[in-house]
Amino acid sequence: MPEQLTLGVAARLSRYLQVLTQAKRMGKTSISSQAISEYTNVNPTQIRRDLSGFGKFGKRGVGYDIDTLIGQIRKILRTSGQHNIALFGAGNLGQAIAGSGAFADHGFRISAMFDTDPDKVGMRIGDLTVRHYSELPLVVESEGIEVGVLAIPAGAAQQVADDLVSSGVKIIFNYSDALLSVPSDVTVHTSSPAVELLYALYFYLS
Amino acid sequence: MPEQLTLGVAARLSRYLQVLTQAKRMGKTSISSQAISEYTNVNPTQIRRDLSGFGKFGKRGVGYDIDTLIGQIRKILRTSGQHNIALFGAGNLGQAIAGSGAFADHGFRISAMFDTDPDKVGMRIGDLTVRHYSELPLVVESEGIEVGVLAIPAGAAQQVADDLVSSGVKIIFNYSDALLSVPSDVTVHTSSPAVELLYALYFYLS
DNA sequence: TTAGTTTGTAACGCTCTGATACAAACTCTG
DNA sequence: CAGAGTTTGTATCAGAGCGTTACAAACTAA
Repeated sequence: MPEQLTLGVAARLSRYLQVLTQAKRMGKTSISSQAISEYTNVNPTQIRRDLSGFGKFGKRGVGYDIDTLIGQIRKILRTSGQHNIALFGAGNLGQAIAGSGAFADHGFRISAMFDTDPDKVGMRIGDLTVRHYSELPLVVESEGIEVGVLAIPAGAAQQVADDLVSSGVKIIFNYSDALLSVPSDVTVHTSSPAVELLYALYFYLS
Repeated sequence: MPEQLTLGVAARLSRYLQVLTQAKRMGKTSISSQAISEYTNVNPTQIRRDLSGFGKFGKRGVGYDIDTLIGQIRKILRTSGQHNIALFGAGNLGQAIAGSGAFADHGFRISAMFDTDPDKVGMRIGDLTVRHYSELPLVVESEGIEVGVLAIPAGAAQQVADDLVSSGVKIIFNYSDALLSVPSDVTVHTSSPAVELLYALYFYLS
């Protein structure tokens, strides 16, 4: 059992987790490495090799029990616990994120939602009340926020990133077009569906 | 110059493109491999090696001209043209996608938007009018749709995927939680921000 | 019992990547 | 103009990672 996963292994385990979570939602209880392979485009042998490095989770002739495997992968990724995230922007995108189960399924709790627009502050979305942006430092502290999700216009993104960094948040998930400058110990992940599409398109056109 | 890019090269070129597009938005005109490296976490030597395989795009002592490099990478990825996409679902997420420049920046045109809800059909969003879902086959044909983007509930996703496949669409971008079954010549890309977050979190916790 | 399925694991070789190094081309400063 | 600093383009090398093939062991189903 390796001390620290390599980038590749962690990336693949994450993808397995995605497929497993979806499969569970669809009512499946068991899945083979062959089936996971079809959805992830990862070689079945590679999948078994990735998993068998941490234990014998499968049953020969059957496959893997989905619930068990989800639990094991979470343990390997050390993300079994609950993580608190703060969502910035209560516009269409913010509301879409708050309303989807996408984060909740993976142990993330949207613990706070912010906006600067007075019309939106105080609005209830699901079981959250939109707070004013100025409460950011206070809430990060009181709610134990680990991740900031930016669903705001590009023009406002750097300021929010700076404020998050000042409050001690180390992980930023950026849905805006802005190129964010942050200290080297802060991780920024920018979502760029169009670029992923270009990538898919390249192989389609080949 | 290789005939066919490897997965790794195509993935990295896409990431460079993402950063370049963002940098351009921020008003920059030139960028060094070192700077690209900071945003993509790809080794600067690797970046230069990737690019120099296709030509000498940079200027020593200066870096790369952003506009030129964007054009060159698009040429390499063979995605310089305009691509038509159809968006399914006019809810919060659909409206957020339609309203963002994310796709337009990369040569994608949202050519049609569909919903089944009678209250939404006919609605104007930007310069698009929401059409009824039943028009799907007709529109794919007339607008030359290459990509279907699903911003709909998981329960409806497989049906839409099937209909897209019947109409000849080969690339599906899935924002729902559904696990889609499609023929092997169809590419499905499922967006899963929560999983990407788990991945980021793992390295943060290490 | 027999056939079929699927995991766990080993072994091999190829490809890709990171690391290091350095000349050449360019900018900037004094 | 000279010299210092920057950055590309390129080569080389070693190691890691991955696809491939192979097969015994464990399980299901008929």
